[in-house]
Amino acid sequence: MSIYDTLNPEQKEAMLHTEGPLLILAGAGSGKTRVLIHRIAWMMEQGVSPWNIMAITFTNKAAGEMRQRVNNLVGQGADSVWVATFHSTCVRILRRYIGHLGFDTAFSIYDADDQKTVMKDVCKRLNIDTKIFKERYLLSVISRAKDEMISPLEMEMAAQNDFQKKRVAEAYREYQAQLRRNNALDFDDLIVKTVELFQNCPEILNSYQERFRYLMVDEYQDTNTVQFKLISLLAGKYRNLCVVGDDDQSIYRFRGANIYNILNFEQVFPDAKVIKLEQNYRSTQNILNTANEVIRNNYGRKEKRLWTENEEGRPIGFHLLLNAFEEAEHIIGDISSRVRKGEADYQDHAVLYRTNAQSRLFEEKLIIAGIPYKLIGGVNFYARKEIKDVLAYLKTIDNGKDEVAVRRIINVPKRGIGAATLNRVQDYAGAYGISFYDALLRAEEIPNLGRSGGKIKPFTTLIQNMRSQLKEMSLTELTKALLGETGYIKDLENEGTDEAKGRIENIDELLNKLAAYEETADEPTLSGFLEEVALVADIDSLEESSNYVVLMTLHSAKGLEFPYVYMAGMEEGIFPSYMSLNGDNPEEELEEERRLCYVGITRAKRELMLTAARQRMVRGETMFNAVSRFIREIPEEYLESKKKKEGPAKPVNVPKQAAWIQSKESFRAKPYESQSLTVKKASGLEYGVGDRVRHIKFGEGTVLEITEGKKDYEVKVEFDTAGIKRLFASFAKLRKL
DNA sequence: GGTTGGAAACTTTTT
DNA sequence: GTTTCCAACC
Repeated sequence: MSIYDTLNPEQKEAMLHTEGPLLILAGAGSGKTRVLIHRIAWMMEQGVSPWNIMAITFTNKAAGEMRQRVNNLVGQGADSVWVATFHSTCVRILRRYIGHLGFDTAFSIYDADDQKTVMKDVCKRLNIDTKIFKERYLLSVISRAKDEMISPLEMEMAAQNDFQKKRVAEAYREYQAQLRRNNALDFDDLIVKTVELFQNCPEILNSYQERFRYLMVDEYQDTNTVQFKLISLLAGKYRNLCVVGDDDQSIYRFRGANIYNILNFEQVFPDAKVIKLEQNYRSTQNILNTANEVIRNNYGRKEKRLWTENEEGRPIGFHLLLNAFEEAEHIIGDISSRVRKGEADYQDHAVLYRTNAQSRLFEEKLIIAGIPYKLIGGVNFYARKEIKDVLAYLKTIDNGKDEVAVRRIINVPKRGIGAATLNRVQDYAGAYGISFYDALLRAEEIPNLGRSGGKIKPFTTLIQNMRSQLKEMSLTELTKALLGETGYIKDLENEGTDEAKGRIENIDELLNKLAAYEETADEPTLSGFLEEVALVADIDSLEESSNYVVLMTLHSAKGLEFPYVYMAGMEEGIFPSYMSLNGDNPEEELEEERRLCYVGITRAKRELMLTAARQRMVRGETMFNAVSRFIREIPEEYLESKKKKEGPAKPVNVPKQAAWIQSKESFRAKPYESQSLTVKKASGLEYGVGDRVRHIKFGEGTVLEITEGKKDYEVKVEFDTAGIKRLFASFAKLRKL
């Protein structure tokens, strides 16, 4: 029996079709990665050199998994197969050839933060009122333009006499000029510049066409126009292009993903073979039926219907809770009882939600219950202030033209160099046509700097020293030396707060990652590390072997599977989101939300539980949302619905916050009978001045003062580690010790 | 030049 | 409700 006998007929057909264009429409859980891996193995068996095979994914995690599985299946030679993400592929190409486009090979990669910094400066230079055009808006327009390969000039032409559009085009042009000056690329540029390179230098394109004779693209439904251009260029010579995707799982349209790449693939490649994979190996029939029923409500999709030989399974659970607190409590309680009964481990559970902001309540309940969990998303590790500071130092050492990095750390830790000084340096740099950092080197020559001029010297000396030691020291040693000389760690230690301690831990973690990079990389370089760091996503940190409950957004969950899946916040205005319902074209946006729902449902292997809350705090406001339309789209036969009885819940069961909300509501309803205070006073506070109390986040402390406000008590507490805080009693959830 | 307090924005999703 | 940003003060 060969390794290929485990594939079903369609999968095998896809595996065997190695020459010419191929579109695999792979439903959720239909084993598409299996097909790709076996396809690679098959090609190698047919004598194709692994060196000529390329597989492109979107996340490092997906790339890593594929690499692993290819290694396991074929062993010998598998290392030569190119498995990488779009972005890292482009970076590798650009590091070699970007000189042809007038950039230096030590270019920096700018993340969203850096982009915003640049854009702020652009707006200042062009006198753009950021009240009218927000930086975020300008950046999103620019990003969309890059996705569609529209240059600043083209945008300007298209603007005609529209003043507003012209302004945006100007901002775009200036933004690009700034990036160029900083020798930096943003994420979109990585792809755009690679396409540009190929278009300008046919001989370079040709060398890569020869190298990558067999191309495979995973999650094809999420590609945008430039990415498609990149793939078409690479596959242009041999046309051995295999794309795998599912139009029903296209959830990144908002970010420029072009769904027509998949819908029109057969028009672009008329000789393309199309294979549908509709047998699902992941979920129960009930889960699949539910997914099918929901996605059926979308128009303009490629018709397919998932089926499975798996058992029917349990019905989908739906619980309507009183509020978000109860929702979190219910879900966490459910998980812990299942684990207690020994039916499953923590790692078998995922809680999915629409927005990152919803994660907090789950975190709190999990902490209280003492359940290990992993939060995906939110603030990226590499986006944290202290990490960005250290990286900015490293970037400055690596790429002196990166002004954003230099400016970030020139006064961190405080060196007494302020805005006025920086402006003078900037003017000087502009007048002499040199980079910002080079101007700093000549600080003594700059007029009007006064005393501040002398403060610059120690900084540049430090950077120059580090640069000269780059060859003698390992990167880890260098970074440690840097932290020592700048006193960065010492400053944090002196702060002594929990927050500062956390920052030090994060920096230690960064040092660990640096050391790990130096051990594993073939040729560790500072540029190499910075690039690896720039391209990681939070999802990459998810390890299957660790036993924890996973919390993440529905978007992050794409491509993953869990035996037990909870989808929380199934309410109109939350999911589908308020933005999609009130956007420019609600129909289309609603379809994307529905696809997102489909993605969520199909993550579940054994059981799927949906929850909603009658009332919920959103941005400090209590919202009363109707149950999501997606719930109504599920036929009742698949659903096991449990709604909490109407009417006030028993006070014992209601958390303090809820009690407060309720009292606030009744206060609003009957303004003349001020009931709210009686509710509060009746329950009172279990602690008084001088008592020892515990707070979830701040730990133990002593109550210094209690003031009675209009609606709530304000408590002043001196925490042992977190210092003095003023808290509202109903929110602080202080416990007497 | 640095600190602090209050206003304003933020919450859709990310390589 | 939380975080970020900016202006007014030190």
